[in-house]
Amino acid sequence: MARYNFKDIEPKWQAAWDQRGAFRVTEDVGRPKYYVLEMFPYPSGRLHVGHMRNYTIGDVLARFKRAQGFNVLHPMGWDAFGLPAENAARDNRVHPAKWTFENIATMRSQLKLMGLAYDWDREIATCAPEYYRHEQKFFLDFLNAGLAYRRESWVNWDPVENTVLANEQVIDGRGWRSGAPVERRLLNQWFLRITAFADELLEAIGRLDRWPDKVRLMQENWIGRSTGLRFRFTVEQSDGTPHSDVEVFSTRPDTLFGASFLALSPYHPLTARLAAESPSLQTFVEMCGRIGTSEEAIETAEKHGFDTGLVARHPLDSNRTVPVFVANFVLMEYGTGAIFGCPGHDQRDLDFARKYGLSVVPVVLPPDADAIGFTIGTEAYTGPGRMINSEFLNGLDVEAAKAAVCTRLEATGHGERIVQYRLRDWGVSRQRYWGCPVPVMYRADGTMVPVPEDQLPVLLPEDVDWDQPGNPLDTHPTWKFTTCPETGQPAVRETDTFDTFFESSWYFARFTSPHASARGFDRAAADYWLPVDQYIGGVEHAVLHLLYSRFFMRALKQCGYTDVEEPFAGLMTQGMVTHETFRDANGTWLYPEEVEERDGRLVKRRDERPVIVGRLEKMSKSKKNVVGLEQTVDTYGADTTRFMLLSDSPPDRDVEWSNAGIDGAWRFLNRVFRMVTESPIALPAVGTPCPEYLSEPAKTVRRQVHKTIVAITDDFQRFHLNKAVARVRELANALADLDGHADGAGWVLREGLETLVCLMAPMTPHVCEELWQALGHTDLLVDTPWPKPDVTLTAEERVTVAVQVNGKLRTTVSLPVDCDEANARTAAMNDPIVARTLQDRPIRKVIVVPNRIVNIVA
RNA sequence: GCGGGCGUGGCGGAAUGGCAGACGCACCGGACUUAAAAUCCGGUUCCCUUUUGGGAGUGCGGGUUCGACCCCCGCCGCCCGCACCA
Repeated sequence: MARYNFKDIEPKWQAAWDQRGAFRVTEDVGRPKYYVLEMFPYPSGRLHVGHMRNYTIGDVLARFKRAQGFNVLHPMGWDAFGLPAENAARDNRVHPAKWTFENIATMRSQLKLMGLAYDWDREIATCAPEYYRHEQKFFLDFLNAGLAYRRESWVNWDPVENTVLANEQVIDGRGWRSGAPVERRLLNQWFLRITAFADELLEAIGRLDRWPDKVRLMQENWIGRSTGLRFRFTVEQSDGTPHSDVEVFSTRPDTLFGASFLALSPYHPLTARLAAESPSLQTFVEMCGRIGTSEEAIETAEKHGFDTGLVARHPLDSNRTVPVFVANFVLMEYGTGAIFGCPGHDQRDLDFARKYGLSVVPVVLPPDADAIGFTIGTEAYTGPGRMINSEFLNGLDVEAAKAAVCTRLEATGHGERIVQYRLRDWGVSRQRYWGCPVPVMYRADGTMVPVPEDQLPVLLPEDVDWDQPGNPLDTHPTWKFTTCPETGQPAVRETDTFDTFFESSWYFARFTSPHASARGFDRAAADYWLPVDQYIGGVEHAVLHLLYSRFFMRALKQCGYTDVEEPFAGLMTQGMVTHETFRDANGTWLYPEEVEERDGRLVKRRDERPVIVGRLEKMSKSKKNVVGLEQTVDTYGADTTRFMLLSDSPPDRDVEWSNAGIDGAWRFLNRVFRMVTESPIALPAVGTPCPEYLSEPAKTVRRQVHKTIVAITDDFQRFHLNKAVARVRELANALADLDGHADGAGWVLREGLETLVCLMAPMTPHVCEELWQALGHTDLLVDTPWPKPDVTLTAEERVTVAVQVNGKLRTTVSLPVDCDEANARTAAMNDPIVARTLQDRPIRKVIVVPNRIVNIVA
């Protein structure tokens, strides 16, 4: 049986598209635009089949929209700054640039193998000075606009990677890449003021209606808006001498009469002052620093407190005081770094109070509880209710009590209502070489001076000594020494580089005009193309990259670069490609090709020892469950690989890569190939008009052809790509079953095959192009418009209607479409099976849903 | 702990108030072949029945409805995100 020769076909059509410039685009106001973007890859080495799902999904959409007449921008580039290049430099003495560009060359050729419809003229690499120089200008603009600032702050220090991590890069107290326990260090850091947009970023989430709910929710939680009262306690020494004021923040000011302690963060300024005179407090603070980063402590969340001996006077009752503690669970980074504890109505405060023997006074009575016997046991009550034990608040509900306390304390000048966010400003400083230099310098007296715009870009030095530990920019013999443009005196450059999320926060804008040299992007081009209509990538970027990009566009807007605020109108988060994992008896991971089946059991090819099959996991180099791209394309071709990645699972769920699956895809493409090239039914010439008479079987198939156009168009629009695959197969089955003797069969088969090829083209473009030619066409399929369904054909004349008796299916009847209820009812009642089932029971009711169902209730 | 998602044949999944299991994988049987591969045809949720047919069935328990995989209430299980955020 002949097999189609993808090895000739695929390069041939790739060259034809290339020569045609099929995917090169420019702005064209005469056509609707559509911007499809897949999250660009970090050039880490080689791609495997698991990486290709993302690009295949995007390619289907790009080709589909293009066929529909949209002016489609579909670019590709490289997120090229990052730590692995620097690690490679240290390990292998290869310059990060060389390593990166070699990887890019490899991965570009891999992508080209797949026939992806990219406009390669727009390719960018973020490590190129033509790219990162614009970030330095953005940064200076941000600085002017007050959106960038420098401050000394506690940072998460990764001791293995010798760098600072963003809060987002710390997972369970460990570095997201190294897995090493994170330490606290105080450093001067650059920040971008993302919190200035907190409310706007939060509010606009509601309008991102083509984003998954899950991602929107994650961003909402990340921003974490809460409203409450910030107010002041006066702290005194135990003898009543005033000591200082402490501000706290609370979302539950209604529970203020239930307060039984004040707690300060170990990093609160007052704690520092007290610790200076108290070695035991000093020891306590140091202990908090240690357990704060250990995984165990975070999981068990044991609460520790240190009684300072000070007391705080109650702001609503000057006769009352509560003790002041330093407690490990109070975060300096949120609110004011100090809280009042109300154990009755906050679980964490309750745990603390029980441990240190503090009073627990309930102040909110649950609606169904009895005021006399109500006490708090081991669980705090956080629900609604009426106030008790709270003087002037007694009897109010929780919301009214909140308002009353806020009003009272605002009136006395003790506090104010504020909005508080969980979101922190974005720390962008990294003590790394392979990133964009921060374009500022410092004079001898420490004054910061921005690098003048006419001195941009600040380029990375190329000669770097990788034998020295720490930041190569800092240890470079000459690079950082310069002169102040204002005074002419010696100055030193900032040796930090930007977090690499900086690059990915605007690359989608750069793609709209990648050769713009004056500014990062051409405003007219960006205004034409943005926002990205459909963005596709992994859910792991749900918060970081996507939130930073949303912020970045707003910051650029504020600096006059664009009017676009939301970079991504539509977002699809695709699932992973998984594969079985294999290990030998020692627990060492094995590659799939190291495993073979012997007598129904899996054994290691080399020594025939048994193999342990693990669970399905995301394809990754570390677990060795990867399938190479080249070997798959070499065996099956790009189209089969693409078809496999689209089959079976919906794009937002995981898909399992299996040999059986790819064989199935391969068989199907061969079958379609033979249906065209070895058709047993003679096909009329291209363009032959439809014969006047079509037999019923031919009409039926033709109807399915047009219905399939409607269905697949809808499937593509809604990302139901697995369903589109199923429908393509159904159509192929129907065409294969067409009776060649039926009148009009040849004509209908031609129409059906042409339609099938057009509908499959976004998924398997090379073989479809070949078949389009085999069908007698001389133009390129890639230039052929999306098929138009003839809706007069899709209407059925008769329809099969289900007949239920008491809601249970008994039979079906064939009825004319839209037949009236009385006739439907009669037809159903006259059916012998219905009559037998009913016997002589009286009929109580008949429900008729036209063209669907008749339900007889007896 | 909080938030979200998911649960359907041996497997991936389809059907989102109206014929459960489309389409595929796997498996079984048949044709072709010296044989195998490939290909083509047929079968395949479970139980009862020779058949016609009948019964059960979408994690479990209730409810709404003429009718529920689908909506509501309560459980169970798995997965993901956040996690001392006052």
